[in-house]
Amino acid sequence: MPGMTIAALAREGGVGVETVRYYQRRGLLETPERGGPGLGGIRRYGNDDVRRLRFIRSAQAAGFTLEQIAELIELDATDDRSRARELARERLAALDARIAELQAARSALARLERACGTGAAGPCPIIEAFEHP
Amino acid sequence: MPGMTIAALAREGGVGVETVRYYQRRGLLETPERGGPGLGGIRRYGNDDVRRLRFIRSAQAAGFTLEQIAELIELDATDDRSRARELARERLAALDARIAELQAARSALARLERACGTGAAGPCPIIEAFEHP
DNA sequence: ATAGGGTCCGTACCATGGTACGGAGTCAAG
DNA sequence: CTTGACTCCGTACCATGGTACGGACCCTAT
Repeated sequence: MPGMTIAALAREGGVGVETVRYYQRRGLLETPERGGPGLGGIRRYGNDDVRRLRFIRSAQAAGFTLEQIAELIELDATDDRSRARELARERLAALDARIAELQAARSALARLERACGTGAAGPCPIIEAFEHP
Repeated sequence: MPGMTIAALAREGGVGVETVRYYQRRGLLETPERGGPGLGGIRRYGNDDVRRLRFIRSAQAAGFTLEQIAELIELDATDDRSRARELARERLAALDARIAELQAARSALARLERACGTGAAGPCPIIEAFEHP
């Protein structure tokens, strides 16, 4: 299906057209040649572009910055295994730390919700709820 | 110990002096009166300021924006239980979603690390590792 | 062949959460 | 009573990740 417009690509990736263009500017997505008669037609996108766009979103969800994602995409092409592992391990450690942090925050929030949940009009001390993690 | 300087407060909170000032500007921390002779002395901070600063950092770790944190601090003073619960519940749901997302990302990364970990010089397909979560 | 909707591109603007700068004032120690 | 470190304050700047705008061009359907 090498014939999607940029709008279709964006839709597939769950982002806006402007975001796709932004990723192109950042070197995260390729900018295909224009097609069509007279030259000066419209750029067309295919499945690889969709895969790449989705990858960007996943990697972003994993906490990689766009700059790091650009590097990952490079690596994907060049097969530098050790660098890839290194990045993966770093992120894995950061991710574990972050997950732990979010879980601590989760329990503080749960405590808060419980404290402010009893019908009475007591204090419901928001700041305190975060105090003894 | 109502006599910390802004630098001491910042140190206690694990942030920089400029960050403390920024929080003051945003209304997250109070700006105490100047003390000292002649008026025009130095502002002094106490334990409540430290607690508040630490709360800001914790709430931030929980994913609240500074604007929301400002609201939480208001609420802490006014005892609006239902609004507090509402915010807590919203954030709790967002947090659970985010934790799940990070855990999915974690498993993709672990997969990637494994794939690129075997000594051989095969493909080590970074993009693919995120493909089937 | 003309209208509409989409594309292309450069450039500008935005929100968030800070960080830096520079000049004037303050304070404690020597 | 001066030196050096710190404070105060306004204003400017920064990085990240977009989002918006506007004029020109293209493409399809009527």
